[in-house]
Amino acid sequence: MAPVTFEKRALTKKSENIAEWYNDVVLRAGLAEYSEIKGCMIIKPHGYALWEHTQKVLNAWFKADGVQNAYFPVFIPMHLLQKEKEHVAGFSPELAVVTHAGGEELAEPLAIRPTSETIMYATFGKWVQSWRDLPLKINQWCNVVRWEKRTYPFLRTSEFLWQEGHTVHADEDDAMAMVLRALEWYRRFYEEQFAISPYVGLKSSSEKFAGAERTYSVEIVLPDGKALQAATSHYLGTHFAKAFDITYLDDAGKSTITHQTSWGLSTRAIGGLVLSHGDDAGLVLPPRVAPQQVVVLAVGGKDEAKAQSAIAYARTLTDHLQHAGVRAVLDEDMNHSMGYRINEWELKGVPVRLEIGGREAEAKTATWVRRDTFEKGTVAEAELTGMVETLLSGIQSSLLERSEELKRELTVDVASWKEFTKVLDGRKTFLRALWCEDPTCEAEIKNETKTTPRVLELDRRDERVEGTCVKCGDPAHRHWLFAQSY
RNA sequence: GGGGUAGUGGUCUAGCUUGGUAUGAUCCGUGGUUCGGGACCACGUGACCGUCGGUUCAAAUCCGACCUACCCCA
Repeated sequence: MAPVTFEKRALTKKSENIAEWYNDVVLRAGLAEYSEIKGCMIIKPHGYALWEHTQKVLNAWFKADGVQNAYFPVFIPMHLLQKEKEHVAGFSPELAVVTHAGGEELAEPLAIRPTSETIMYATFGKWVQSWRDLPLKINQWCNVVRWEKRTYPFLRTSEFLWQEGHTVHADEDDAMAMVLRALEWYRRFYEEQFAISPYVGLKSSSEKFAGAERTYSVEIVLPDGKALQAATSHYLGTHFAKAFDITYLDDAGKSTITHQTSWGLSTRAIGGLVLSHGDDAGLVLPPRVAPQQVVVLAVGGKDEAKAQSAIAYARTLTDHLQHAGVRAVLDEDMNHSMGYRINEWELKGVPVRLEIGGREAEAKTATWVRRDTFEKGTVAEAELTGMVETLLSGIQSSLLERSEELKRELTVDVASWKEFTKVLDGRKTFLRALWCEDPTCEAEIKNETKTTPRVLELDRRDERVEGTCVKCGDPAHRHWLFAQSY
């Protein structure tokens, strides 16, 4: 295989400066660009296609579980937002508020939703009357606004797109089952679709959602050793139900408080995808989510007749693949050089490239190149569809394997505070350690190491070891994962 | 939160110190030569120099404020 060099494209190397590399890739792969509004980005077709795919997959799972899509207003009257104390305290610092409309000052300012609990639950109270109305499961796909001081494309933007599921249940058990079901959808989504192996678990009390009883999250391990909170699922308990009077009459005619959940996944996921799989040549997309899975590149030549037959043959192969259900796209642009075209497709992360020139047209073969490994080969036309399917599933699984490997490499079990800080010397990584779960201790850990508890892994929730906290030495019973957060 | 860097055709950029309407490249268009890892020639289109204000006969350039983005550190 000829060595692949990237000297001419002026893309920052991922290993040299991952932050600059990330910005370069987002812009040059055509995922998004900046707008005139602080912290708000324009999601371009290539990036939006990834979001549409996310919607398609999640919607199918939601609906199969009886979750219905609906839509609530973008404006939230301040008095509603203020009904749940912890909730308003948590979101106030980053609220955008409309004070004027129609040329007049509004009698009551309207917040632009940072999340929709309050506006939805004001209505849910009316929808839920009887035990027969439960569970109520509503989801909405929308934009929300949180005025962030520091923003990055996709990872943290002032406005972002997400889905927010909101459910109402008769009791805690039913609500908790929902919380865990949503969490499992997210875990599965990252693993099966984005080829990212995440950690899944419970957040510490100081990291939980404002107004929630408990928050669970999906955390992904990024190549630089930092953590990205990639989806969340909250058990809200009865906090909001009390504030918004969401009660029902049970089968004995007794008025009973409801238990609620909310859960969401946002366009931040796309940032995680870019960071997880991209390389020095640009984006690398897992085949399942790639808007284009195969690009068929018609190669021109000195001989006009040969070039024409190459183009015709490339069209035929593209049709074949499309009929076989492969998302294939034809590139017959002869105005740019071979190298230019290849680099553009590599930047966009298309998993498989077929190169079709006079040689292939004559021999009825195709030359294929894998985007993730740059491995190259030739296949006969009759075997093309099968070969492409093999390559696509091979790329999907090897990306996931690499992600699992990265997760293992970047997670270190530590037994003492000395070990904890030593592991973090000169690098960033996830650490698993016994922790007392005390907020004061948590703050000290953060001050000294910048790391925070990311999650208590799901299968360790019932852990009950008799040990001491890695930091303060108080009694501790469960191992938590710590890392520096994005 | 602290420190730094930068904003000039669609994109990247020279010019700024020492004020006189803007350099080059790329993209795009036309024609031609090319074509298996970012080709080339010719001609052409495209800029109220981030915004607002000040100084001046004259401001991309000097002064002030603001906006936006990026980097590094908390």
